[in-house]
Amino acid sequence: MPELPEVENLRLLLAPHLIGKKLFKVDLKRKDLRFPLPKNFEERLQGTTILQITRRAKYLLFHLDSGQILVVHLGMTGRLLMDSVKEKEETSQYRNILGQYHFTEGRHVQHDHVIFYTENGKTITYNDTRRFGFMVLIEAKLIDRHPLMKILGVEPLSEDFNNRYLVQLAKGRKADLKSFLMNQRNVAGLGNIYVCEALFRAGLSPKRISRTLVDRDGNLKKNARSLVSAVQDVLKEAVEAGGSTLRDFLKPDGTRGAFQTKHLVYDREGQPCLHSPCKGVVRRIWQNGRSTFYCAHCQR
DNA sequence: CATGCCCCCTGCACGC
DNA sequence: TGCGTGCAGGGGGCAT
Repeated sequence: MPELPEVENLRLLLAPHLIGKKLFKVDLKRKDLRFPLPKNFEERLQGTTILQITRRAKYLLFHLDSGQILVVHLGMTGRLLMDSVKEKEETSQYRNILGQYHFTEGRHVQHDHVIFYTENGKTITYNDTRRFGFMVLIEAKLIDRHPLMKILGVEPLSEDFNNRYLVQLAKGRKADLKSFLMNQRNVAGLGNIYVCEALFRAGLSPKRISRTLVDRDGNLKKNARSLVSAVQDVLKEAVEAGGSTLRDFLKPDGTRGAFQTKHLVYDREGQPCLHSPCKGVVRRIWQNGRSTFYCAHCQR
């Protein structure tokens, strides 16, 4: 579910409700997600106030007045669902999933793992079917030195992600472009969908070897110069579209219309290439155990 | 160091 | 209908 645009959207949607609010109760439905939750998790969170919410790669960072940061990763199926305590204590026929309405039957909801109660009568529920997500608590001062954080490459939407950086990283590398861009140590926040989309927009084959982006003089080859902007454009558009990759994204009235995906290649195997003059068909291949969608005709 | 493969977990679509 | 298989937005850990 969540790549950078979805996580960024979540941040934008949560912030107005949570900043300055105190967590007065944390309810753990299980002690482990992908990893065991931090020791004394509830005690360390209860009574703290959320100062701000930021994002790094696909991580959400809740900065607390205790000097700690609650770091949340949603994995594949993680969600943060918001509703009010009142609704929850009534029969909760629906839950406001940050603009989506998710219909539930009764109070018990499968795969709710952690419930945060805030002082303004809201609950934030961490729900994660596959439990590939996780949470850690890190001292704010040590955040950059944390093993999960220190390995991350540049933020793709920052000025640090530019052609010079790309050259530095790509030269000498034999990984294909799909793997190269999926690797969070290189660029942090891209996932399977947006890598496919960005490579399509840039006209670059996902099978192309990364070092071939760089010429003998150490300059980016002409046909590789659109990669940075392709990545940035697709991410920006997706952020503005409200995080377009949610398969189960529902509008408040329960319909799917407004946030329909605008993927040009992802999940379009066998369908026509959407570059107007191209007569190609979108192909699906596997790289590192993950599906890749691309047009072999216009991506070189 | 970089790369590639396996694994964690649940639900769903598909084919027989 | 029921069952087996493969696949799904991610990334840590390990062998090479």
